[in-house]
Amino acid sequence: MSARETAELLLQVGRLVQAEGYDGELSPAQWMALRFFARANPFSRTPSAFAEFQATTRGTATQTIKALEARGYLVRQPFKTDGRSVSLRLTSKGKKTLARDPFEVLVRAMDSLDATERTAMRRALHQVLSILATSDARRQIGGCQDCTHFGREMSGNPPSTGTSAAECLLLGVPIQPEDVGLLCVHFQPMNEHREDGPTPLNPSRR
Amino acid sequence: MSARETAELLLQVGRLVQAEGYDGELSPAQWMALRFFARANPFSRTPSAFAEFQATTRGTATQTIKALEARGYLVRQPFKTDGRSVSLRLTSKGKKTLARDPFEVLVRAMDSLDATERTAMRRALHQVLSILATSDARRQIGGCQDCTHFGREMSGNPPSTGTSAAECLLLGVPIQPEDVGLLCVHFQPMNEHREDGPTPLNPSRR
DNA sequence: TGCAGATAATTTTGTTTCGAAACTAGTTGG
DNA sequence: CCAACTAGTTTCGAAACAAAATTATCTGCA
Repeated sequence: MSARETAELLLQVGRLVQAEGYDGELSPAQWMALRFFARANPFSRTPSAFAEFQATTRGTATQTIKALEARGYLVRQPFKTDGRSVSLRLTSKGKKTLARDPFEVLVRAMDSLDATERTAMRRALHQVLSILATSDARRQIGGCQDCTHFGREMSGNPPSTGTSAAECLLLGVPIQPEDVGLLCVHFQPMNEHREDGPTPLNPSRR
Repeated sequence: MSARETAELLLQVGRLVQAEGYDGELSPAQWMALRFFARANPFSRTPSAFAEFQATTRGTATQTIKALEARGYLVRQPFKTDGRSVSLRLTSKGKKTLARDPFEVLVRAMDSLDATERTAMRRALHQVLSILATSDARRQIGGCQDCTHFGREMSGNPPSTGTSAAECLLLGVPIQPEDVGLLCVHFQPMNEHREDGPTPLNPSRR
C-alpha cells in the first residue's frame, strides 16, 4: 500500500515540475534539452544522446534542438572525427537562461530537506531508476563515478605525490577532471553488466 | 550540490514513467485521468478537480475526459444538486484497464525498496510537494487523513464500544469510511492554513 | 578497392496534447 | 430579476510526439 502511495507522490511531483516548465519562454522539452547539453560531457552533446536521455526518438529530439538553435540558445559544431555527428553547445544566452530554469524550484525544495533525508531519497531514486531502466531495456545515462568504464591510473612515482589520471576504459581516452561529473551516453552502471555484446545504441521503442 | 543531483534524479524518474505511458492503449494524460477518477471521492469526480490535480487547464482536462468517454472507459452522470457539474465514473472496462497501468512498474520498483527507505522517501516527497504547491500558489489534493476539514465524532455511549463517524467540517456532511482515503478537491493540508478567505477554485494559471 | 550494412542526423507526415481564450449554461446573492 | 460567478465545453494555434523515409557518413569485409 505504502509503495503505491509513494509512487503516486513521485508521479505527482513529476507532473507539477513538468507543468512548471510552461513558463512562456521555453517548453518542458526545451528546458530539458538545455539542462542536458549543459551537463553532458563532450562525447555526449549530440542529438542522439539527448534523445536517449529524454526517452524519445531522434526525430523528436532534432526538432526540439532545432527550435532552440533557431532562437539562439544553442549552437552546433560538427565533430572532427565523425562527419555525421554534431556537437551542441549552449550559447551565453543559453547559459543565462538556465539560471531562470523553473526546475530550480525543485532544487530549492530539495535543499530544504535535511541532509539525511535527502541522501535517503537520492539512494532510493537511484535504485528505482535502475530498476525502471532494466525493466524497460532502456539505457540510463549518468556520470563517470558510477560507471564500469571508468578507470583511474596512478602516474608519478612517489605514490604520495602522484596524480591520478582519469580514463574511459571503453573508449581508451583520457577524461578531463572537470568532465568526470558530467553525463555520458556510454554510461554503464556498476554491478549490473549486460551480456548482449556491444552497446545497442538504436533501441526500437516499443 | 546534492540537492540539484537529487532533483535531477527525480525529474528523470518522472520523465521515464511519463514515457512509459505511451503504450499504445492510452496516453499519459489519459492514464492519469483514469487513476484520478478511480481514487477521487464523490465530491471530486469532476473535470475541474481533475484539471487541478493534473496541474493543467479545464479545457485540456475536458478533452482528455472526452476521449476516455468516447472509448468507453468513463461514463458521466449529472449532479442532482448542481446542474452545471458532472460526475465521472470508471466503467468496468476502465477498471479492468487500470490493472494494466504502466505506472505499476513504478509501484513495483517502490516495493523493492526496503521499508525505512520508502518511508523516508514518502516523507521527503510529501514535504517537497507542499513546498512546490505553496511556491506556485497551487492547491494540492489529498485524502481526509491529513486534511484540516476532517472531523471524527464519537457516537455510542460506552466509549469502548463506540463507533466514530467521519465528517467533513467544511461541507458539514458525513463521510463514508471507504471514502476517507480517497482524493478530495477540498483538501486543506494540516498546519498551513491560508488566510485568503474561501477557497479560490479558479486559479489564473501563470 | 569497393560494396553492404550500420549509424547520425534530418525531414516529413499525421496524430495528440496543450494552453489560451471565447463561449454556454446553470447558480447565487443582492 | 439581474450581475457576478462558476462548471464545463469548444475552438484555435502551437507544440510534442512517433513513425517512416531520406541523406550523408562511416565501418567491416571480401
